[in-house]
Amino acid sequence: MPDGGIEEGSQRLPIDTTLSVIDGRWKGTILWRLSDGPMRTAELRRSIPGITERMLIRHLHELVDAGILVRHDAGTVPPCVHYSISEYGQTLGPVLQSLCDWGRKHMEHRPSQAS
Amino acid sequence: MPDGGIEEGSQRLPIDTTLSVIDGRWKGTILWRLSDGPMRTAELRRSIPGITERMLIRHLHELVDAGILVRHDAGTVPPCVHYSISEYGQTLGPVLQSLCDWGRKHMEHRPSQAS
DNA sequence: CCGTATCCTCTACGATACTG
DNA sequence: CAGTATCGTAGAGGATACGG
Repeated sequence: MPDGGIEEGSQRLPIDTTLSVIDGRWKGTILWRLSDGPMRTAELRRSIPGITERMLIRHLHELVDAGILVRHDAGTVPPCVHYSISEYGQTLGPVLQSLCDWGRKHMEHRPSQAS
Repeated sequence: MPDGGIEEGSQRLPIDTTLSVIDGRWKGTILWRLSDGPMRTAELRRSIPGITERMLIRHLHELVDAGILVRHDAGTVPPCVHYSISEYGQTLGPVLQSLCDWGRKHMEHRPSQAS
């Protein structure tokens, strides 16, 4: 077994911890878009077809709470809010890249399940 | 942006494809347990505290449908069924390892969110 | 950002068929 | 009766969509 297991019978594996952070209908997409650089809320929404504003905001806040994203509020009127990946969130980069690489191979391997 | 993006406005990113495969309350744990080697159904259930037989079977079959696992049925009575990671499923190994590594760091970094 | 409606995931409980 | 693998169904609860 690859290293990383913990004692027998434990309740929560490290792998589940990570999944709980990036879990959510749109979190993968959000993180991917932001890996380009900071984006404004409306800009993000337009770049993710199908997402509702409600879900975008909710997921954004959850990722901020997890320490992955940072919210920059210019405090101006009209409001100008940017979200960017935090320094800590950068450590997720290799994980996301790994997920993406496998996903592309999977789409080629089983086009029917590209979902 | 790290490579792997597809055209603007696309519906499904590679990263979401991967997440859709390993998504599910217990799939991470199941894959992790099986990375040790083949296991019987009841053996798996005992190794995952809290899972119900129903969910185990359901997730197991979903992973088989995705091509990640293989089901070996001895065809005997009483039934003896083993599940193992398919050759194709092995390609997920590095991804799972990456998820696990980050999860361990995250649990140290933010114990309150170890979930 | 909220209230409401809907959908879907997971859980709980039970049932099946057969053997030791 | 206990154990093995699987399925059916119903219900609670959470996730998501829609409209204001």
